[in-house]
Amino acid sequence: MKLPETSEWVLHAAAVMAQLPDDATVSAAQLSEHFGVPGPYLSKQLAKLVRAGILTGSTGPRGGFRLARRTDRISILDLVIAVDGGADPYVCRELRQQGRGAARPEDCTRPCALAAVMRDAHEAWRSSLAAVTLAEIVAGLPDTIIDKNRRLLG
Amino acid sequence: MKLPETSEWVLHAAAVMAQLPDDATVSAAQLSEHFGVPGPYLSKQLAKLVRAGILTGSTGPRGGFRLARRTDRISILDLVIAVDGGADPYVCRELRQQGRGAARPEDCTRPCALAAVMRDAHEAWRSSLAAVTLAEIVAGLPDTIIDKNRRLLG
DNA sequence: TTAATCATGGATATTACATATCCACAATAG
DNA sequence: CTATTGTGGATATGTAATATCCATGATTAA
Repeated sequence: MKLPETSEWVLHAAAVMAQLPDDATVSAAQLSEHFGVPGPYLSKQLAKLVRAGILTGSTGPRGGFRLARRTDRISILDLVIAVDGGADPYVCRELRQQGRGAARPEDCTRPCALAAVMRDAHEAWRSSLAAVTLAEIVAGLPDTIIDKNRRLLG
Repeated sequence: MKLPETSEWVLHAAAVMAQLPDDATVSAAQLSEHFGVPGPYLSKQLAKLVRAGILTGSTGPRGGFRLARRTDRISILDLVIAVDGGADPYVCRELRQQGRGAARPEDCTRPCALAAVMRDAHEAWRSSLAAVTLAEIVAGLPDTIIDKNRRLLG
């Protein structure tokens, strides 16, 4: 079980955008240079955030990306789901009803107990990520970092 | 982010073994038939559980697998880690110190805040799975299922 | 002792997905 | 108009999951 490496990219990209003035935009090329990651591939990931309604993208000179809403309304879970999808890592294929030992349907009135445990764990994971916003991340950064990012990208 | 499909196999296989008498063993072939999954591949997964100390495997006729310890000492997390490994799905590659916008080492005295959030979420997931044992899973099953499994495999 | 059963490990093929690049196109600011 | 920038599609490449097969060794039953 692993998240794509691009998860880290979009988390940091969103954190950087959260440090910029409201009207400022940042291009994919700028972010690519800023983090030292491949530009075209980063663009693909940022496009996912746009489709998810987290970023807005504008074309043309002086265009680029910016956050679509306030930093305290964007959770880490929002970002992770946008880049990786919201699927549960465990998929119950009703193994209890397969093969020679298949349980009869009348014995399966309750949902699979194992799937329920896995689902609860995933929900705990989601809740943990949903509880943290970009605003809180930025608030915890040293001022020296924020100053530097504004100087480079603002 | 997804768990291998074999996660479901080993969870159900362990749940079935938890329903058998202490001295009974089950062969990979039996379990393969019982669940309708490919035998050789299932064997590979069960071997992981043996290496993790969750099962013991014995060769020869009347051999097979059985649980290595009491069902209330085997958590769902134990099984998931055995089959999938215990790695954190999010890997922090210190992106903040990469590329043109790299933060200076003296500004990185604290661990990356984003990585910390992801780590906490994974820990919440692990705790949730560690809190449930095979004994609790079996206790919640209908008697009709347990009877059937004993009749087929005991 | 022999034969059948069974786990173990290694080698190998197939498939799916993440990673990565490139190009054509549309939109926009100057 | 022209340069810039995002969007979408097509296309590689590499790695991991899925899946099978066989050789080997261990064990039990006859």
